[in-house]
Amino acid sequence: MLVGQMKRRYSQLCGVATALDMIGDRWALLILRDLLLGPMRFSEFTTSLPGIGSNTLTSRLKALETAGVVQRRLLALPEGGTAYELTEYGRELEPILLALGRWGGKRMGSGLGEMVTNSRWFAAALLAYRNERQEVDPATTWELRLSDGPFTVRGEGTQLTVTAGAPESADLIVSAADRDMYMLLAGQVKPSEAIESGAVTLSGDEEALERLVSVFVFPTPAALGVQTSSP
Amino acid sequence: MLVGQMKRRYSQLCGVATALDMIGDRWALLILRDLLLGPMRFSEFTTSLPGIGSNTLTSRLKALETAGVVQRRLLALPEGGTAYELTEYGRELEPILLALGRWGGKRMGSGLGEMVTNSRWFAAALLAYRNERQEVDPATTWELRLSDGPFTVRGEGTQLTVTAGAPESADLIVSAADRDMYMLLAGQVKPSEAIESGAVTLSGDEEALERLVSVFVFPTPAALGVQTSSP
DNA sequence: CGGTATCCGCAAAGATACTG
DNA sequence: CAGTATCTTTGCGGATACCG
Repeated sequence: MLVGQMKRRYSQLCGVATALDMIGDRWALLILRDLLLGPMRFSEFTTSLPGIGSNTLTSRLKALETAGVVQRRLLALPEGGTAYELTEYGRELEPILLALGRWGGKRMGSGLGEMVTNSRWFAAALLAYRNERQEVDPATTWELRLSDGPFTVRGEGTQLTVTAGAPESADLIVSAADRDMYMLLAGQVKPSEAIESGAVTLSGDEEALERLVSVFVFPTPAALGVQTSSP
Repeated sequence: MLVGQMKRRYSQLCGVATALDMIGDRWALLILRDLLLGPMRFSEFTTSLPGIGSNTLTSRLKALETAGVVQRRLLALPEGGTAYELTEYGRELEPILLALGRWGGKRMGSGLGEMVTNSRWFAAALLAYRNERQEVDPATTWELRLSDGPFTVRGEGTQLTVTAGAPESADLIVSAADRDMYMLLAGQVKPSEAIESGAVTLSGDEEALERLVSVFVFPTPAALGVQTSSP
């Protein structure tokens, strides 16, 4: 009960095992994935991670905090409260999580069945499928209004950031359901058609849409379009 | 009982979650880590992964095979039997595992306490801390005789491979306990001193030792030398 | 050697209720 | 909103027995 019985650790003198002792428990990496786009509140996790249970969430957050991967922060006054965010060390996992997501994405279903969706995951996928060679010039801020809320995409030269929430000011606001936004950014539909059909609506410098689309390279068969189940 | 009870899947439409549904279970990534250096037999896992239990191992191997990450192979006749190896898809995890190992290595203990060690993990770490900029010229084959057996390091130009087992012929055979080999390759001891003290013994083209050492860049505070436990 | 099957005990995970 | 408390369920580890 009280006695901390050093849980179930691998206790191997190996970097991978040491990493898994920190972030290998169930739900841990999904918590970190959600934190890639910015701080999250406790209650946001409970809705963003259906099935986790508040006790498990408490336990994971504590363990991640102890490991120095996540830290608690007090939010500014309007709406106040506490939030969780990645530490510097935790942020070093970003390229690893993105690579893992690309790897898993190759076997990801199409969206049918009992799968849960979330705009935040889709927004994180934008980071994963960013075209590193494509510079953003001039520096631009986009606001993407997706199914679960607004997200900010900022590009300046070779840098690109994606964060949850709306920017103070955007060059262009793009509103669409997650799937329509995917179709647009993956080049599955022409911008002109998407706008005419009403699936996507713009507000602001419409010229900036081209730049947005050009920054991402989604895998060709299309992550959301093809069910991959080998015989 | 027989009915596939679809275990505990996340069922999220997200690449990271899909990946974790395949390789997120306990022990799975450690199995894959061990496979980085070549095929492994069932019984080798049971000794290489102390604490796993044969039933869990069976379950994991089956799941990884079903996921297309691992495949069974019949070994050639002397000693025959079956072995497990990575599929092409599984091999794509290599850079991710190596990066994860580097990340975890920053918090890895020094080797004291109840930690388990294994030459195979140390050999895998060589892949993780390879200096990509350093070419191997001329092409060279080293045999490292470590505590748990021989390993083969092959370098040709910008390519470097590390595999379990001895090569058919080596330019240089280096014998040392894991820790002494680490001290040597990490530049913690001078080759000349290591040889004079008897901690390291050579057989073959002794000139090739310099090239071997130059190919690796271990993090400066030394993964095996400093206990990192923040207050 | 290369596993499968079964039983047992524990600790993690899930569900739900409740509280500062 | 941010958790704690309680109870149940299930996966995992450990041991052992068995089998081709």
